[in-house]
Amino acid sequence: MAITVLANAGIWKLPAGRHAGIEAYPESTGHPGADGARRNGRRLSFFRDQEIYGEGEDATCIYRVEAGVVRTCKFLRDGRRQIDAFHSFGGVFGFQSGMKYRTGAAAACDCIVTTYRRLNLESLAASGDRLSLQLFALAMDDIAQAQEHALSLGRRSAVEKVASFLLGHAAGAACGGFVKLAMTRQDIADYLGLTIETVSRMFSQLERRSFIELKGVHLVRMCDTTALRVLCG
Amino acid sequence: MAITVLANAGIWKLPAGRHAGIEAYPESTGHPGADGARRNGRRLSFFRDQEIYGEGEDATCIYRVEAGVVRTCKFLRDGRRQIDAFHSFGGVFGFQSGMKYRTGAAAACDCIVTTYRRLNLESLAASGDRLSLQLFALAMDDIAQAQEHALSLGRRSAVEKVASFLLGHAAGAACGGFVKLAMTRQDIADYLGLTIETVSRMFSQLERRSFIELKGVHLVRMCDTTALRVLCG
DNA sequence: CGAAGCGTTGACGCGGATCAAAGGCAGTGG
DNA sequence: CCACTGCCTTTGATCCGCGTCAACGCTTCG
Repeated sequence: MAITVLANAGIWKLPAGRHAGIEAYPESTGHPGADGARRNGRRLSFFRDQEIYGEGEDATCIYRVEAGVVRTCKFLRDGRRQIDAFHSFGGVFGFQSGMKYRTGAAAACDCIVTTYRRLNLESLAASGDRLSLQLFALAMDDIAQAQEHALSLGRRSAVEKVASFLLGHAAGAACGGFVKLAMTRQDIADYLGLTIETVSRMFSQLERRSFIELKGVHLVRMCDTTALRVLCG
Repeated sequence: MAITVLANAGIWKLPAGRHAGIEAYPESTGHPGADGARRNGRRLSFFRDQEIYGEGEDATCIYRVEAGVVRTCKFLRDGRRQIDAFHSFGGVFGFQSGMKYRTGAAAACDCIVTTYRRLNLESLAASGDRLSLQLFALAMDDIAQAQEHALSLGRRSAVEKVASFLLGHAAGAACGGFVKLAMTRQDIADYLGLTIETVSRMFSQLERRSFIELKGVHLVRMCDTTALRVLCG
């Protein structure tokens, strides 16, 4: 997978603090327009916890995830954090109607994203390009996700939150039935409106009940998807 | 205001159970296309708690609120309810990327909405009409709202939730500094992921602290907006 | 080896849910 | 006009799920 390649490639091992928004494929920027489908797309890579853009910054770009997982989130003044969404391969984030980003975005694990200038996209949309409908559909999928997320945040108990999170976010690269959770417990907690301790306890509980099986910290196997689905209501 | 007119007009006093989706202005439907701006818009009126569409139904229409307040919400199998959003004058709801509504919609108080057939809108968007950008902007505003909502649901305490709700949803028709809350305590509770008892207690607490003043059940005055904003973080 | 991060587990306390009862307020009928 | 009814809201008492605090285990890195 691209992400492990990324993590292993020596070229990425830059000194700490000096690797913000590196161009992944600088050579490709020499051929603007060469790839029509990408329209001024530009690849950047980020290490875990690196900020991609900050809450309140000028919203100049829209991003697509090529590898890894990105989280978008908001903060309260006292530091409490709410993760709004996780974006993985193919996911698009950075939509804004105003001039400023209303959420910040950061790498939940090492990842690669493509940037698109916002103005181009909007004029594209206005021109009636097919892409316009696709963008619209993406935005709407975001809305549907947000609605499901609100249901979890507002009305599900801790176990139910974790169960629905697993069903919704562990769809991905399986190996031996095990699925990789790219994000940390802290990220999961801040996504579900819980604490790391509670998330950890719920994982343990689900494993004790044989609904899931854990291998290490980031590999999960859903043993009883039906039971998990029942839990979610 | 249109809504009180609606509530008072004798024509609306139909026998219970027989008033689903009445056309508000049947005569106008005789002139399709007469009003270009409305593009097959059709006005319907609903009483409080009447369903506009159900979760899982075919998503045939998009709606705009002309008067009153509409809530969109999801349910868990055991009846727990999460209100996703309140839509008031000018608000548009019913966006879907798939074929089915992922949330239900109902009147939070007596209200009037205009319906638009979905296909027309989408072809409109594809044609590059100016409306397409407006719709896009509306969808994005929805996303921003959902993000703010998630922050409340996941990371704010009960008082903070109510304070931010007031700041966000009581902007509207003021009379003598008092603002009308169109929705019931139950709706507020299901929006904020609380119970009615807690919502009620928090209102009382905010009044005791002189942050707000209540007149009856549906009129609020923000005495200390600054304090409320501080509460929200 | 020690140190730093991250995750797990246990003990305890608090915020908000739950249960219960009583207080407005509008609509209805006498 | 008032009594009555039903619905919504408020308030109080109690309970419990999850947060908080603390200790410990595991993994990675120097």
